[in-house]
This record gives sequence, structure tokens and C-alpha cells, in this order.
Amino acid sequence: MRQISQYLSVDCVLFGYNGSELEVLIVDRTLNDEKSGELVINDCTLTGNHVYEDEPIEEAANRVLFDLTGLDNVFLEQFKTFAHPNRLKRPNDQLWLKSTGRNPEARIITVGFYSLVATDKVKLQWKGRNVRWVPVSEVGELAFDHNLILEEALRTLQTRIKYEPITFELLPDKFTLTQLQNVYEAIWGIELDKRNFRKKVARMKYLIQLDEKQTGVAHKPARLYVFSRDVYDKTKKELFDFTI
Amino acid sequence: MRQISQYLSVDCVLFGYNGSELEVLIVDRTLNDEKSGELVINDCTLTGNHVYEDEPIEEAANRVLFDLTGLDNVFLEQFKTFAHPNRLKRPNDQLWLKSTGRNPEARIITVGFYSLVATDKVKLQWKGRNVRWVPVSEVGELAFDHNLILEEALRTLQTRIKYEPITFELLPDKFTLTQLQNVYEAIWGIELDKRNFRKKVARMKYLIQLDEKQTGVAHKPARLYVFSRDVYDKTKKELFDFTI
DNA sequence: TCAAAAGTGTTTCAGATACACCCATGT
DNA sequence: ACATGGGTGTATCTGAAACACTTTTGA
Repeated sequence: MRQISQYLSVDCVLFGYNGSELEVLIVDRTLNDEKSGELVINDCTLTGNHVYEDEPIEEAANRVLFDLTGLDNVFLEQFKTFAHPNRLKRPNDQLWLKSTGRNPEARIITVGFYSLVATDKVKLQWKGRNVRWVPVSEVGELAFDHNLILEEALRTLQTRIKYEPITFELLPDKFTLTQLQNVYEAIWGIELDKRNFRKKVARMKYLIQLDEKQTGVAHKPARLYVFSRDVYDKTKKELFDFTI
Repeated sequence: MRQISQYLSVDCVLFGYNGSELEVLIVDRTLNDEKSGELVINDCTLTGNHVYEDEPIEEAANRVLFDLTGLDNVFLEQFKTFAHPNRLKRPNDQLWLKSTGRNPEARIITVGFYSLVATDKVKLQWKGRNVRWVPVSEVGELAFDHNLILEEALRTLQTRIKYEPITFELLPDKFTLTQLQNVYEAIWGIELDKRNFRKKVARMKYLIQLDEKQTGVAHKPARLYVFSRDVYDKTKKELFDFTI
């Protein structure tokens, strides 16, 4: 029997992109009173989970994502650890811990990961709990310290996309330059100039133009591109070209 | 009696600059056999410590630094958490844990912080244990997973100084532009052009030229500068000018 | 034929790079 | 007087920013 760590968890901020907005995966947390059946907790959390005693945290985070999306090999990066002694001390959180058999007094520290997926690659599923995409701008108050975790994850993402080629993770394998531009715009919350953007990405050899075009769109169909990690790894010098 | 967490620690990678090289603070770890008195462990670690159950990790890290340097308000940033189940499983590490009254089977996770100080501000002192500055390039094999931690800290530092005004932390309050340039060169391990460097920093309004010069040097004395966080906070837009 | 997004070029300006000599001080 | 590091300017090139119209498709 595999032991669960009583002190360590992982939380995954799973970002997705729906074609216009940056979204994040949110789980409903509901608790009914044992006797009255009355709904005593009804709020939301990020996706997270326990870590097995013999399990590296990266594996635990991957496990959460796999359970959730069925996807393996998802982009995943540790960004910060949250360990404040009071992070689970709000009344609802204490109630929740008790009702799920945890010691509400224990200090549980959580390692935050963020992850990027193309929402259309994902069929959501999580052990009967209700899971859904919510635009980052519309996320309300979350349980635990999850608003803080989300905030830090977003800040990390905003910085990271300047220097690392990870925006592709939010798109289908084949994507248009407009989609790529939209991802940057959604993450930064600003608008970019189309011509300048295209001049910029034209320099990136690892963005490979295909002989394919969009179909089924009611306008001039756009060319499709793929990201080549191979080419990227061979031309790492251009890393900082990602500053846009 | 304040309880110590059995599962959580902090490690601080304390970087210093000695005028020519980037250094890191290293602690000797020695253990004598109880009976024979023979030296059974004689190696080095980074500086780290336990966390009290009711103590935020940032405070724990600050406490380590204060005990070590007598300095408060030192630059300190969490960079990564290390939690691999086998991270303390090498024979010497197991021996050490046993001999210091810890459970060698327990999984101890550690949150890594890095910190920057001007070595000449510091009088080292650490509970009788031998502590010293070692150039980063000359650090040998360290105990636990501390080589990995150091590596990640250095990588973080190299990236961070491109976008954040933190190099000043490694210098005396008043410094010369050559010293500043040397810090970048030491951290990146490359040489920079003096004239171009000066043109670049001349644009940074938060580098304030004093009406003071070096004294006691056997050459034309250099002008002294200070970093103004005030001005920096007011002109944050220029953040990315730090790319050098 | 219209609506909708794709795609494209020029000008101007700021900053990156490359590069070599004279200056002020202590010994 | 000499050794040492301080301090400066110019020319060239690359990339950032600002900006508007034509093209291709489906409805």
C-alpha cells in the first residue's frame, strides 16, 4: 500500500487557451452536512493533489494532469512553493480538511506547478468532481490560498513567455500566426501590431511554415505553422528573440 | 518550546562578490566516530536550516542569514523546491542524519533560496562551524543534493540579473561602474565592452552619480554611484533595460 | 457583393556592437 | 616617470515602432 505524504501536496495551475482568452482549470468543492444534508461548502479550487511518500513531486504533478486530461507529456514547470503556517486555516478549509479525513492542524506545504495545454486537446474528467475552464479574468474567490497561487503562476507565465518558446503549448500542433499573436495578447492583456509581430516571428527559424492552409473559414484562409523543438534546440542563441 | 518541522527545511545559497569572482558561502560538515574519534565525514554543504512549525519559510531563510552574517534585510528569493525521495539517501548523508538525531528514513523537503550580499559587509559567524567563501567555479562535491541546488540557484541568478536590478546587492552601497560591470561579468562568465556598458547604464536614471570619488587607489580615482530603489520603482518601465 | 480575417512594406528611431586613445592618481 | 585603471565618441547595423491597403475565401 502506497503511503500518502501528510505534509506535502502539489497544486497545478493548468492554463488553457480557448481562441480568445487565457483560461484556467477550476474544480468545484462542495460539502454537504452529514446529518442535514445541507450544502455547507460550495466554492472552487485549483487542481491539486497529495504526493506519495516515494514519489517525486514532478511525477505527482504529472499524475494530477494525467488524471485530469488524459494527456501525458504536458508542459509543466514548478514555479513556487507555498508553506505559510496559516495557509489552510480559514474556517471552510478547516472544515474541508476534517471532512476528508485530514488533520486540520497539520502544516501542509504545497509545491506550485503551472502547465499549458491546448484546450481542444483535452477531454476533462476528474473523479466525478466538476471541473471546468474559467477565463483567468473571471476567476472569483478560491479556496485555500489558491488565489495567491494563481496570481504567482500567471506572473511567472507572463515573464516566461518572453524568454522561452512555450506559447505553442497552448495551441493545436498546427496553428496560424494570428493565433500565436492572440496567445501573447491574451497572456499579457495588451494588443500587438500584426505586421511587427510577423516580422519578428519570421526571424525564428523554428517556426516552420507548412504547405497547408486553414479550411472552413469564411475569409482568406491562413497558413499553418508548426513549432520545431529540434530546430529550436539547435539555435538556442536566439532565445531572447522571444521578448516580442 | 518551539517545535521544529521534521519534514521541511530551507537552504540558502548565499552569493557574494569579492571584487573579482562570484563566491558562495560553504559550511564544513565534519563528524567524528563516537568511539574511535576518527573523522568519518569531512565535506561541505550550503547553508541551510530547519523551519519551525509556526514559521513562514521566508522567515526561516532570513533567520539562517541573520545567524550567519548578522545582516538583516538581505536580498533573498525563493527559487526552487527540492523534494526527491532519495535526496538524502547517500551513505554519508544518512550517517549525518542519524548522528544529529534525525530520522534518516524521513522525507525532508527543502525550499531553496538564494541571497546576495557584499562580502565586505559581512562578518561570518555560525555556531562554531567553519564557514567560508568559495569561488563558485571552485566548489567541489557537496553533501546532500547541494550541488544541484547550487546549480539551479546560479542559473536563476544569471537569468534574474537580466531583468531585475539586484546586482547592486553584491556591491558596497557606493560603487564604481567598473565594479558593477565586473559583477555582470563574474555572474555570466563573459567579458563586456566598457564603453558600451557605460552607455547602457547611463540611461538608467536610478543609478545616481555621487560627487565622490574613490580614494587611495594608485590610478585615476573612479566616480562613485548609488542605486536608488525609489527612482527605480518610479521608472519601472525601464525594467528590461537590464538585459545588458 | 459583402463580411471577415490574411497578408504585406516603408520610414523613422533607439539601442547594440565594434573599436583606441588620453587622463588622473600613487608609487 | 611609469604603471594602473578611469573615462570618453563615432560609425555601422539591427531591430522596434508606427502605420493602411489589397487579397482570398465562405456565406
